[in-house]
Amino acid sequence: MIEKLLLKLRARDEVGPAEQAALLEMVETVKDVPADTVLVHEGDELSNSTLLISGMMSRYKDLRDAGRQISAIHIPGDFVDLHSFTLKVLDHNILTMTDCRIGLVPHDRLTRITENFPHLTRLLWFTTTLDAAMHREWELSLGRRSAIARTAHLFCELMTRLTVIGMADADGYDLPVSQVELAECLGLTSVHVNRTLKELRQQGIVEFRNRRVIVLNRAEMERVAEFRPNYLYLSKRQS
Amino acid sequence: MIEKLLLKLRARDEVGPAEQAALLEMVETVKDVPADTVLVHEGDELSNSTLLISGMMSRYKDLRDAGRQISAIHIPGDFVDLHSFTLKVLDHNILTMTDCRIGLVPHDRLTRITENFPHLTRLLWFTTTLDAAMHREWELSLGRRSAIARTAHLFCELMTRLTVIGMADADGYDLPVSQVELAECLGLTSVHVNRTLKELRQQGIVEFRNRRVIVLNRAEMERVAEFRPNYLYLSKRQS
DNA sequence: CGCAATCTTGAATCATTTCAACATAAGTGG
DNA sequence: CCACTTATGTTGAAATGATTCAAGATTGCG
Repeated sequence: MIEKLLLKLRARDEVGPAEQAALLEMVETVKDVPADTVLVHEGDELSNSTLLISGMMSRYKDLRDAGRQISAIHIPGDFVDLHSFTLKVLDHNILTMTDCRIGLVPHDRLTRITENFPHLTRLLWFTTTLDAAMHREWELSLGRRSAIARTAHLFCELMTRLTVIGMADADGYDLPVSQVELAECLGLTSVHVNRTLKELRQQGIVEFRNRRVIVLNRAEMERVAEFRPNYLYLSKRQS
Repeated sequence: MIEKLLLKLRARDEVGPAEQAALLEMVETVKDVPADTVLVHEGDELSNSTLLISGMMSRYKDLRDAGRQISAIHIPGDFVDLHSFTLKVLDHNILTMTDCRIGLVPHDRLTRITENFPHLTRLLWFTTTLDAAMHREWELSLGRRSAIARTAHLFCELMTRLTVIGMADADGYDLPVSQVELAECLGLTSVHVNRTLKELRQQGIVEFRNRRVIVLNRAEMERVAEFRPNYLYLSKRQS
């Protein structure tokens, strides 16, 4: 149930047996949530954080006229709103993009962890700062990358993250989202995403078909995206 | 020396006397750094975090061709790279925008805090999740807001943050940055920032002159920006 | 099978960039 | 304190990347 979380954490640091047990025990309830459900609304008072066990979720903010911006995509093993432990109320919404299985972690159990497991606390803290690092890379994409580089970059990022949890293979991965949702991640219109995908396909770089990303030329994809995975912190640190 | 940090923290939560002492003691060294110094380079191994005592800093990422994206602006009281405590290496650069006074906080002292001050740990953790919330709002700006709304939004955010630490008054605040730097925050060219500032001035909304933001019509500025300060978490929470 | 959602394409429009020139302010050494 | 130099700001005109609008094609779903 927390295997993907462990894969993610162990790619970055050691997780001892007592810590592993603590992680397992922090999950109070497991729930299944259908696709397209807004799990958390901006402004809700929260007393649980959500561990994504299977499925995909997005976090987004709305603007009155100008539509919606997705600020993060979550994959299994992600602690989708661990930051609600410190924030108590979220500034964004959380949406299931597919049917999902989630683990609910009461905030008071996280408080116990901060009282009894300093190293595990730092590791959990790390995962929230990793989220921030991804936000920064998205800021760079949104602010400076062209449509084609931005799109390729998103595909690179997901390729890397999904590989860590064993959900990508050399030729690609499933990405169960529509072009509209892609556009909401990329700060583009869905029409332009469509044209950009066509361009990437015609250049033999990547293909997005049947909700699957098929990598045709990974080196070229990473070159176009100017992808440098350092911001994903995939080497082991010592904390 | 840590008054601005305390103002910032106490706007959000209680800070007890023992915690205040611990905060003060964590600063090992105070240093003065001239303007336009790259304090931290992307990829440096770090063993200190930086508390900004006076002056302004930015955090940015470079792209080979497409220039630079600033991902955050920091003001006194900000723990500029507290996230380097958990990340060890940064994915971005840190630059002084003015002469700055900083406090260096060794990571091992922060480790002691996680071992001995769980509540203070959560409070420091909170400040990093607050940074992430600002990143998300910038993602929204970069992805969806028009040039004029985006510019107005940045001015609103800084007005609010500077007010917390007593560095803004009703008519405005000092913002010692060039239009080029503004452009690097906003994902625009400096030429377009110039035109956008002209528009804001002519509409009687805000003026940016002599490195000072002069708010002419705050309600209108916030309306244009679609500014909702919830993401700055200015009410007291209980952690 | 039929309806709704999603994808695809073209043409016109629009916001922003680019390039280039000039104006103003700020900073430095004589 | 002035002259010179460099950084910063300002404006116009042309080019471009992305959006909008609209229509048709394809796919998925009940």
